[in-house]
Amino acid sequence: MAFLVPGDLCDAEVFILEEMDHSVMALSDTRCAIVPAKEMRELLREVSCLAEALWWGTMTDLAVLRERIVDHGRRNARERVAHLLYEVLVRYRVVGATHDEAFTFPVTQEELADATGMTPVHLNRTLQQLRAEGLIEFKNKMLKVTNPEGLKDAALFNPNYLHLMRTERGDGEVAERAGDLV
Amino acid sequence: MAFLVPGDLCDAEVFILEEMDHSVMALSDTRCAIVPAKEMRELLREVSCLAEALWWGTMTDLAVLRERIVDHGRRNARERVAHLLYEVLVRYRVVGATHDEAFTFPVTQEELADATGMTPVHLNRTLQQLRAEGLIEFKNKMLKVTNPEGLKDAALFNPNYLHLMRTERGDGEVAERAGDLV
DNA sequence: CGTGCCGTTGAGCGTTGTCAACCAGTGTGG
DNA sequence: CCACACTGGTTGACAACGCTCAACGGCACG
Repeated sequence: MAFLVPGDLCDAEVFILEEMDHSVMALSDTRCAIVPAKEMRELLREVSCLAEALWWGTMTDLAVLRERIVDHGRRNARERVAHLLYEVLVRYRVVGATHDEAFTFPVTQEELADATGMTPVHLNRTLQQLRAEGLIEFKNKMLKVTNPEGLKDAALFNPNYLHLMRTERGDGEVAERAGDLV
Repeated sequence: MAFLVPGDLCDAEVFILEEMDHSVMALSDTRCAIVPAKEMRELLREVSCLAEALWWGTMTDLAVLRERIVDHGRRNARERVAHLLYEVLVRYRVVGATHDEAFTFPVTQEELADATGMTPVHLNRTLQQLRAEGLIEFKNKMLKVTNPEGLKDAALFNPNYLHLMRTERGDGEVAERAGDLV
């Protein structure tokens, strides 16, 4: 459903529900801070604008998922894979975790296939195609985007999507940075 | 992205955002109540539990979209169409708008195709197949589910999905009804 | 009686899935 | 140190699913 990059909030709002309706797992060594539901509620009482901010985050998650559904309906395999990889690149850029357009991305092809709604075999061939086009290199859990503009084109990356990246941060200053980085 | 049935809330939380990130349109004559953002904020201040309830609604919308993404990735055309139709049937049942498993569903095949992520031509053939199997009748904007159990099977309707229908209502009493009606 | 929308049909093609096998790398136990 | 099993990536052949293009029919509307 989603990949988180360092710094991402994850289910900050889940205390609202009685039980989780999905699961989360780490793909690599991870440092995370856990906020108990009780403290979360106290925080929300004390900082009145926090609830609205989190709620806002929930709604932008909604918008992202909507975008993804449109993707699945209207894009083919190559476009979907390119879109996913380009989105991940941008989000890693925003948190400053890229070096020369490369970053560690410890995801198996099987997981990528699942995320993009295709078979591992077909995903494999699609990745080979993107490699053959000189858009990416991907081995040893390292993803290097050798041609960012080409990948962006292949992804049919929608400018409106920037809006999502922006709202995802919710902070004007970072927003500018994010805008530049896409 | 979604079809609303009578009684559904629609974007009650949208006042949180500066601007709409999607649109809504009526497919038939519709009666609706519009709550201005300002009044919404006042309401939330006065009724403290309302915000949490609405937030909860946002999160269940998220869960529904997640379910739909899985659908698109793992189900074929027939299953997706059956799933959509069965979901709509259940939701019409909940609000008591069905008569003998039939209800008015003023959606064109083109719109259904868009909603299920396929071409109108292929959707047409898929509907024909469901008709040939005796699962549904669909003409003159009336959808009649002639074999609900068969349609449910064809849809690979996931029992977990009931949870979504339940939480969507958020009211224990209605929840029981909804559970019975699926 | 046109015009346009919506549903339907057919033929052919391209994308994607299926099945089965093989290879490289890695960790494990004898 | 060497089988050994296991995981993840790769390949090929083939079938199936869904798309494209093009045409036609029913129906409402003006």
